[in-house]
Amino acid sequence: MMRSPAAAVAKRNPEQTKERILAAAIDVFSSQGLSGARVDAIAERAGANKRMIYHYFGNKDQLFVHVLEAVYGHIRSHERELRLDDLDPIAAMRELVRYTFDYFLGNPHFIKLLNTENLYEAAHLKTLPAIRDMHMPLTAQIKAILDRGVAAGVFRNGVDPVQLYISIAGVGYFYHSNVYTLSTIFGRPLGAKDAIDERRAHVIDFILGYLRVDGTGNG
Amino acid sequence: MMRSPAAAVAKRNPEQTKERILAAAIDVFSSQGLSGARVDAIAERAGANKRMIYHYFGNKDQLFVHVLEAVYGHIRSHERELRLDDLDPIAAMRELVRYTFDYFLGNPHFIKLLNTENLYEAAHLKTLPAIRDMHMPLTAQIKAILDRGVAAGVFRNGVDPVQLYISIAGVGYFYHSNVYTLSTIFGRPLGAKDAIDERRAHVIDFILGYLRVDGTGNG
DNA sequence: GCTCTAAGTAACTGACTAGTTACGCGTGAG
DNA sequence: CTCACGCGTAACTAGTCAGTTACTTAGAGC
Repeated sequence: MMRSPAAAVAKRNPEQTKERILAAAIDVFSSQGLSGARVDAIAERAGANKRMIYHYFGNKDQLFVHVLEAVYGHIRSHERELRLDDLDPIAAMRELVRYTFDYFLGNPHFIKLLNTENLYEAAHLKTLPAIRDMHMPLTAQIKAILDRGVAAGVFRNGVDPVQLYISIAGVGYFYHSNVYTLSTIFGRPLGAKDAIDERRAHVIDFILGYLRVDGTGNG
Repeated sequence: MMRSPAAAVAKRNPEQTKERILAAAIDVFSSQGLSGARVDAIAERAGANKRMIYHYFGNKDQLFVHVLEAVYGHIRSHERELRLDDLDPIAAMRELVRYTFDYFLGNPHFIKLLNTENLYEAAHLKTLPAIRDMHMPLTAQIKAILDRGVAAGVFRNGVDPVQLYISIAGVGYFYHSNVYTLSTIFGRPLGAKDAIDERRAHVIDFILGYLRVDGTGNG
């Protein structure tokens, strides 16, 4: 029997099919949650057959695990490319805070996937043994900036890098994560460009204002 | 036909049935999300018949709207009972930050429900016209503390109450919301009492350290 | 050019799910 | 007392879902 024209166009390409499924899964899981996501919807968006999802990823939950691994890998690898060692401590910290804020802004799916995973109490993430190693450079990176700042006499002493990172991420994450409910309860369009620019400035001011020994956010 | 003994025990009580359904809905929606929640599960947990959910609340989504209204009402009404006017500005701010942190700690369902609602971009919350009025006292409360602090010369000038609230909430919310993924990626039990106490102190130090003109969190 | 393995497809299935139907019964107003 | 209305129940339905089966086809290795 003749192959249909449509089938003739789509050549075999296992790697690309896997990639397309993963990208579609990021889209659908982040917009619908884990329970709300439909495997059929992921297959359709990927332009792949549903059977291929089970072939490459096992089941819906394992596909979600692969999604988490991919998105964590993305943010952490971009973070490592910042080359903060080339900047003075204050500029380095400002850049880290800005990057973190803008990463959340530019990658809303990351926030939604993390919120979904926390709904399930990190059950999927816990099955990824490499995830912890992936985050050790981040802690080291922050510790290095803090140490340099303390040595230069510009940062306060005794700040825990992990606590600080949670605060840096928190002031940005919460804004982006809850922009819909916050805009509604306060009656302000917090998703508008002006509001986001204002928030970015506030967040940088906030972190630097806390860290600097003279208490200002100016550098 | 004779009524069963079990049915005889359960007397009619519309108010209590509504309450039980709402409480069960908070439990199930917060642990399973909106898509993951099963109407049958809510009915069973409420000890009510599924038909009663449709009788009192219309459908699953409208039930979720009632849940949001109930939980927002709870946090905001408790906030108003803090009587922060009786405290000096620094003590008042410290108490507001502590309350906010401990409210999230003691009400994990609140965080999970808000995350779920943000997944749906506040579609349900937007149908509650009273929600904005419910939050005006909060903004006013924070503004009053800030104004008193500036007048007393202990707080920096020009801080936007809404931006500040988002930061106060953010540094606590993110910690509690993402405690599962953060504990996993950093390999620390952030849900343990010691870690929570440390975080609470850090958060208070952080907000006060930013606000105070001398840059310390000490009062 | 043949064969074997893996990529890919379509139709299917059993379990589940939101919402409905039809009816029984408790209670308070008159 | 009584009866209408609203509380409450069980069984049902139409549709949906994750995962499977049975199959075809592409292409690498010989």
